[in-house]
Amino acid sequence: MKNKMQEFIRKLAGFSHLHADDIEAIHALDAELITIDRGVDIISEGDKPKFLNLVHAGLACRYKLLEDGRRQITAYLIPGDLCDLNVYVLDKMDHGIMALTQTLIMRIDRTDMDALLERPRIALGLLKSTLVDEAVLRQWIISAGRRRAIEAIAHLFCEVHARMAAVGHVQDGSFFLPITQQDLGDTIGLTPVHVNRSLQEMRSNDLIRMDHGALHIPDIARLHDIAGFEPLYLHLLEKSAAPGRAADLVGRP
Amino acid sequence: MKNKMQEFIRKLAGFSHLHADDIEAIHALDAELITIDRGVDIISEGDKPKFLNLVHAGLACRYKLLEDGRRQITAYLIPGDLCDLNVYVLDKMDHGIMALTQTLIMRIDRTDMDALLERPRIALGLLKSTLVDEAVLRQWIISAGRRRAIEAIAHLFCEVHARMAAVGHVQDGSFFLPITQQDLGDTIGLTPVHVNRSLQEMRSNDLIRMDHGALHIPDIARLHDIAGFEPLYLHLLEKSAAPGRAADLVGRP
DNA sequence: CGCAGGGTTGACATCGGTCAAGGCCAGTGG
DNA sequence: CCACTGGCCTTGACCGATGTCAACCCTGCG
Repeated sequence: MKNKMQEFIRKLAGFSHLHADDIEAIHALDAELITIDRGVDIISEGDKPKFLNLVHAGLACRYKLLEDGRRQITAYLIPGDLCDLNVYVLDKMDHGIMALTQTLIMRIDRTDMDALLERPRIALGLLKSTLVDEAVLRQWIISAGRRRAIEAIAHLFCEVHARMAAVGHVQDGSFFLPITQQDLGDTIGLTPVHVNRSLQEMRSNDLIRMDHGALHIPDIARLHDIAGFEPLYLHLLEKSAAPGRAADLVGRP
Repeated sequence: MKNKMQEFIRKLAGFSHLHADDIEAIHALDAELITIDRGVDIISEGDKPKFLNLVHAGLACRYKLLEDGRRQITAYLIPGDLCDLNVYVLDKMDHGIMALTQTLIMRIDRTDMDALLERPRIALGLLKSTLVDEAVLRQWIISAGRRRAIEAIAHLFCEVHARMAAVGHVQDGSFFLPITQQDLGDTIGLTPVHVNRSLQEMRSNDLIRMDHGALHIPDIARLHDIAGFEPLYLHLLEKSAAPGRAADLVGRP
């Protein structure tokens, strides 16, 4: 498949005016595709990765374990996201990355990536995309620090909804987010049982409906309101669902 | 003063092998120096800054206000840090930046910065420095989400200690961190009164001593232990205090 | 001297955590 | 086909960390 770098290119192009030879260079990467099952590490804390891992399909997360088993998820990674750009700054991973659904990963050779980074437009694109990641991280800090349970959950759902919508993965207000309540709690800083109760309340207010990993949001504006969500920070262009696009094989129940 | 870009260059050089002409270009920036008092905005949410603001001395913070007045601080900015690289990605600020102590800011013309970003070594340095910022943000998420009050406060103190030490601002385990308990609470997601009680407990265990904005850490190893602090993620080289270096005019009570 | 901005304290409220028991499937193996 | 199992979701009773409110107290400063 020649389109294997599709998502990555789309993402960079959203930030930087890539030239034809930049795109050429990206396509020229030869990357190994591997499949990772839910719950298994793509990279573990302490690893010194020799490859760069690029999410091709599925959903993964950055996470960190404290000694006593507490876990905090610090990012969701969706197709087009690079897992370990940070090797350029830390030779050892200071956190792990795990598949939240079955995930397809492309392994890019480190030296190939080095070459890519020589290209100013690509470096700039990555810089900008990292700046957006930062904006997302800031929102997560706000959720964990100052929003209460329902606001935080709503905000996360709004974020994921927006990101999914931007790549055409939302159909009629529904998209797949097959994560457990434990996972959810670990991303926001709550207990699974409190997540459970909060979700129940949200369902009973018809803010959301959940069905086998599909999340349905009947009235996104109302959810935005509750979350105090302002999509600006995601730097996404609004894009309606692309019905022609086949759904990913992964992420389905 | 020809050394006005000192901190910025030092920081970039820590990430990327700048060439002489890169450094030349940075020195060639002509930047206006302005003073900002504690509590006043350097940039406000919603601003569309025409300049890039670089912290030259003092301490500032990124923060975000929720509608009902809750505040969350999402980063501390120390000398050498750029406030608003994010204009490259969001034309409007999605958060504010405020001085936590009297602060000296250098305003760099936006087009000058554009030119700087054409330089691959500088772009790469900024990318890497942004990656470290990300690592810090992740730790803050963990603090807000999964650490309890004392652990989180301890972790923050460890982080600031390490960053201060790296630029020679720690003397005998002491450094200036003249922020209020309100500020502290807003960075970790706690109430000022709970911060107060937690600090009292830490003081009574002789983990810290506080005196007019100076923070003294008698046994940094013990604090590391309580916080679960692993300095790796900061990507700092250990550097002992440089007694010859005059303390900044700002940050003193 | 008086004020303002922080720091402290106490009494009490609450959000969210803990523990422990069931319940509900989907997948597996007999 | 059915019983079993392992994940995950739900529930209830109770607990505890942190929040709220409201004084009061310092201390530096005009």
